[in-house]
Amino acid sequence: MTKGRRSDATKEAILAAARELFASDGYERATIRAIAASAGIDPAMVMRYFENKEKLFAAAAEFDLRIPDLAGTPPDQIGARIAGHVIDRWDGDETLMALLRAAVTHQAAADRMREIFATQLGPAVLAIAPDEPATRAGLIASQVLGLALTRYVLRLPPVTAMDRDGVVAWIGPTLQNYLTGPRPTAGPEAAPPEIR
Amino acid sequence: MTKGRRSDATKEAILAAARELFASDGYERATIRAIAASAGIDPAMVMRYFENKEKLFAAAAEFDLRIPDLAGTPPDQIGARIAGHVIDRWDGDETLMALLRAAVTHQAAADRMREIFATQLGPAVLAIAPDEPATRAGLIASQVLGLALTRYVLRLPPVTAMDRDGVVAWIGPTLQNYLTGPRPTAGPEAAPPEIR
DNA sequence: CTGGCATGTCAACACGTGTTGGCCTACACT
DNA sequence: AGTGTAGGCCAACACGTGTTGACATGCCAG
Repeated sequence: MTKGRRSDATKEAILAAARELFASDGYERATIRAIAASAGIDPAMVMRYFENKEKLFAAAAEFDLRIPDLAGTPPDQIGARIAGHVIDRWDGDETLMALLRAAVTHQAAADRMREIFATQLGPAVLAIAPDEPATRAGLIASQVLGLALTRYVLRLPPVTAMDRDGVVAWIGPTLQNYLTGPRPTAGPEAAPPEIR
Repeated sequence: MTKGRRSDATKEAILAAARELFASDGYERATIRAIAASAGIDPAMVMRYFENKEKLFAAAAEFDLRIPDLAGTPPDQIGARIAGHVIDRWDGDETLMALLRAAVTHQAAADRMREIFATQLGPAVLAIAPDEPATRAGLIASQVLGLALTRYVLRLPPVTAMDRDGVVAWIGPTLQNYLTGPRPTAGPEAAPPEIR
């Protein structure tokens, strides 16, 4: 049954350990030695299977947002749906944490992050809101990643204190607005008299 | 006038270089040698003035959000006001970038970030919205930092493409809602007509 | 049993890091 | 003038990093 060489097992162990350490320590602090130790093997093995630290990261940071099919959900609940999905997806898979932590200091990781949002979030938004889809997708990314940053990385107490329902209830409407809300009027809200 | 030892000049030069490199490279990649070189002096000087890399960072990451006095502005424009202030403050001072980049991988920096938002944003929110101020401050932080992350660190194209007015027009209402909006209904996952 | 190959280990290299102590230089004061 | 001292530089340290090559071990075919 699906033969599976012996190496595939340890290769997967390395990937799991790599994701864990990249997620908790970021790219530079997650050393190959530590990853190998966590996987219970020799550092040289890591180099054998993934030639580089760079390529190791690339392999470990393969990721799919798995944006759910939104066609079925009522249009006015899409925001909440996305908010719920995001939070589930986020703490069900360490890969996103690894990607986020690494992307802040590592060029390739930032590129990957951009690519993921461009190819996975972008089209999903386009299907729902054909008006200024790129901007809307960017705004959604800003709120979603900001939530992840403050909740999982910085661990701001009030943000970590919220439960899933609270997050959905607060963030959902924001995403809903970014997604289907009207393009905001540029003038009136900003500043009639030029203050500051 | 204002004596000013000779050392104070180079000390300030070191701080400026440190802020710049911490901002662009993060904590671990910003090496003492590179900082010293950028300041045009010897690495040993850095150790003379700031005993540690840790303490160097602490000194360089001293920061004041300078949240403007919101008492004067019309209550329904506070969100836009904050959005505008944030964007001005952010690209007028590299310190925030340094803090953000470092906070993702460095414990002390994350602590500092938490402290800044707790002591500077928290009270400001409390003065305006006494109902659940901590949660509201956390939400504001999530959107503000998410904006900074996607715009200045990850550089997501649609986010960087927006000009100041666009950011204020989109983000302002979100902050306004987090600040003064009603506490959202708890059970909107199913299908209540209660929207926003 | 005997090879051959995949799987794994060991020790080492070259390099960059934070950090240290000794040495030099120039200026301020008497 | 001489001299003490603050400001600055140099060379080196101990250490951790990614990475490499030689060597051991097990497994399966012949």
